[in-house]
Amino acid sequence: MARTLALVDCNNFYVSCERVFRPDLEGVPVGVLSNNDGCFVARSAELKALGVRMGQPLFEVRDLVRHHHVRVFSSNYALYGDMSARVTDCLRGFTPALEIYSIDESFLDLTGIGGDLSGYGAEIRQTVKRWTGIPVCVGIGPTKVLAKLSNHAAKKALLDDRGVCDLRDADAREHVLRAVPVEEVWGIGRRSAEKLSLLGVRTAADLRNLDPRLARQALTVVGERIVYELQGVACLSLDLVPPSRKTIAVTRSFGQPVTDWEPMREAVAAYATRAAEKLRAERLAAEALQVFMHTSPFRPGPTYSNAVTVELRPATDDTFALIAAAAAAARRIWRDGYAFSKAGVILPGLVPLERVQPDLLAAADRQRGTRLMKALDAINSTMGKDTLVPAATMGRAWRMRQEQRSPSYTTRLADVPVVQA
DNA sequence: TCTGGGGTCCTAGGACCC
DNA sequence: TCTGGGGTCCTAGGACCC
Repeated sequence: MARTLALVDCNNFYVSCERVFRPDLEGVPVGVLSNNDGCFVARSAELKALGVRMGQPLFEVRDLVRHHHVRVFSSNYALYGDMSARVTDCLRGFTPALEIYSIDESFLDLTGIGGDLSGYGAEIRQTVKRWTGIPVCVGIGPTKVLAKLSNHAAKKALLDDRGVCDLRDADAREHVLRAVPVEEVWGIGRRSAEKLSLLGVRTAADLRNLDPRLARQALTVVGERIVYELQGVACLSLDLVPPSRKTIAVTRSFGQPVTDWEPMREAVAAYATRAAEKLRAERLAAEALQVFMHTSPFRPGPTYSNAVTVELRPATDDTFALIAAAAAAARRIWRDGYAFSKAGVILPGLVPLERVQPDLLAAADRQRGTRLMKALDAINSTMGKDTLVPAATMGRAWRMRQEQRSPSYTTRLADVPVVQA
């Protein structure tokens, strides 16, 4: 039996999250910034209309922001993560067969649901809006790539402006495929679009009509799969259970350039601390740790970039083991005389905690460490994030800028909105 | 002055082994 | 002059996504 998938995608998700608690932001230009208040990562329709691009640096449009009274927010991931979970809970009411694809998108398996799916899609939209305050669009199709394309059509109102699109219908599909430029197809980026252009492929319809062998030649097996998916032949399956992740990364640009070893050591220790928290939250252990640091690619002056990977033996989830390894690794690649703009800690080899080979000699030590980590996590979970932090991470010189952050309305008791009645 | 962060998958090429 | 063939594993780099 043919599959029927729906892609539910939140509109301007971070902006919509801010608006849920600030109705006065409706109808006015709103933007959310990346870490360090650097670039726009979410824009309301009004801000898009002003010509601000995705990823555009704030400093490039300062005048426009002031002139049009753009409401600008630092990113508030505690809020967005919590709102995301609420949307997902809501969607689970429509089908248990659901893949969470990203913080603002899920694929739903609607195979076997009879009747008018456009009506069903409209019901999904209304329910999510009523229960969470977040507006979404629904794209329906027989494969993931077509469901994505369908959602794109719903957002851009290519067929109508109801926020729901069903591409199972052949005429509707043909119309949309011809109207959409090939670089808007999921999986086709700038590089691939350039290569396809040489083959005369300009629209999604052109790509669907391309010989799959040619697609493989130009874009590897990834491109071949996209061609088949556009034809309605499923190559990408639905991941109902999230696969165990393969890497953990904590990387940040600094609020100001770092020229001394001490703040660099603090920053790397803080990133290692956060990476260890992520490890324990997912019951994983790291077999290796990589540290990198580099100077700014945008600023004049001497440049330097380096990275080093060290083995962790035995694999560990212990904050202090990770701090020690990260600091030692960073010391090896540190050079005086440079203005560093960014550093990071990456854990490239992850194993489930229960599969870690126990090191018999250090068993007692490990148990003590585990109890300490449990206590640390428990205190930070109940008393608030960063209530207890390792002394090695306490400095301030390197911390990122976040000058426009909204309150954590849903995840921090002191920030919960008060209703006057 | 000011330019994000965190992921995945695929391929080519080198090291190593029999 | 002339030096096999086939496998696995690992890593770096490219491309893409949100």
